[in-house]
Amino acid sequence: MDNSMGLRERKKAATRQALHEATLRLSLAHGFDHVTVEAIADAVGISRRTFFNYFGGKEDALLYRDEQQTQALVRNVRNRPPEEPAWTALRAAVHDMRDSLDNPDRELAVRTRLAQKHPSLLARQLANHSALENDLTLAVAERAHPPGVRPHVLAAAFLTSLRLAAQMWLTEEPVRPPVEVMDEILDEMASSFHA
Amino acid sequence: MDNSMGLRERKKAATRQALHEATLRLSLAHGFDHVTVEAIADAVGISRRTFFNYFGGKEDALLYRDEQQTQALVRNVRNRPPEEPAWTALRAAVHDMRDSLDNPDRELAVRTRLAQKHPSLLARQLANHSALENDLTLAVAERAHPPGVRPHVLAAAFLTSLRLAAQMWLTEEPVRPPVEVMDEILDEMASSFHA
DNA sequence: GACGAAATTACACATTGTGCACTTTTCTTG
DNA sequence: CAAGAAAAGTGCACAATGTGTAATTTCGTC
Repeated sequence: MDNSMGLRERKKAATRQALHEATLRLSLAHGFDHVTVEAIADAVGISRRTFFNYFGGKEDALLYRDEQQTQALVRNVRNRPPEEPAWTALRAAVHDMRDSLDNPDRELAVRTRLAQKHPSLLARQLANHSALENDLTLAVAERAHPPGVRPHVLAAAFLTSLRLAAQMWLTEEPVRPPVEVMDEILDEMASSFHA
Repeated sequence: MDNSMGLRERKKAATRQALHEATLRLSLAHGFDHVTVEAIADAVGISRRTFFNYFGGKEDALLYRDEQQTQALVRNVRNRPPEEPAWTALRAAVHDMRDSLDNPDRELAVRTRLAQKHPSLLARQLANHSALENDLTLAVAERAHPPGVRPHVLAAAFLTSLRLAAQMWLTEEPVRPPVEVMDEILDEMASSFHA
């Protein structure tokens, strides 16, 4: 039952996940800024120093899933049929994530809310998105042959739309499926500039 | 000769400006991460503690002018004639900044380059932009009567375009006027979604 | 089971950011 | 102008962050 990777890597992955969840749980209980790295490390049973071997700080630990999901998004884009136009592929990649997105959308809400309240979290989240924008730009550029600024613009506009959709989604009442809000924002993004 | 505000406020403004310039200068000389808050405070002749009364950290001090310029941009948008469509007003607001933008564009280059290299700077810069996006959204919403997501999308897409333009501008050879690059990106943003 | 690599840990250290009490400077008012 | 109020600057203490380094433990492999 040697599943896909060595025992070592699986333990590391488990620890990372545990750290992420502990960070989330403690932040909900006591507020993000009152949670120390030491407290998180204690909750998982590792040393403070080791925590920093896994994450660059509390923020990264909290946004771990965010990071995972955005990386999955890039993979999905790369897996779209090459003949698809870029913008279509991007939108389709979102729908390809729907199954994995519906379940933990409580987490999405919690994360987004925390990021709104705590500037350091917002900052780190946006920095992560920026790193991802580069990957996404590459994925788009590979698909659309003509070089230039187009891939940059598409990737940036797309990620901006997703960020905006998440933000709108959690202020809405009643709640809609996240994908639905994203579609609305993406439609708006493609048509808002000529009024 | 009591110029526009009390002596107190003018001294504060001068100190803030001096801190900003010292931060920029020291960062260019020794690299951003090797500059301590203490060194900046010493260079200006104030105590470390007082530095934190002016800025929340090195990052804020370095990005001070960025903050100023983006706030000026929002003011410019508010000053555009109300009958102008939102997207037109946004683009015009950029051109209204041209005079104040041409001169210190060396600083713009330096800041942008530093932000690319140092994640903590990028993070804080994006967080600032996010705060500004809210103001910009309001300014747009005041102008365009129909409520909804449109103002959010316009403001976000616009700021994203500016960020992208700055990024493209400093990688280009030969260098063009910044406003020209911004126009190109903004054109692209308004037309890239239907190919 | 033993060896070598990788992970964990303890320790030390420079730095950050903030609360608090105290001093100095500046503004205002009589 | 003098005196007191208000605001800005300072020194000190303290909790917390990150990081280098060297020991120590754990794990994969032979």
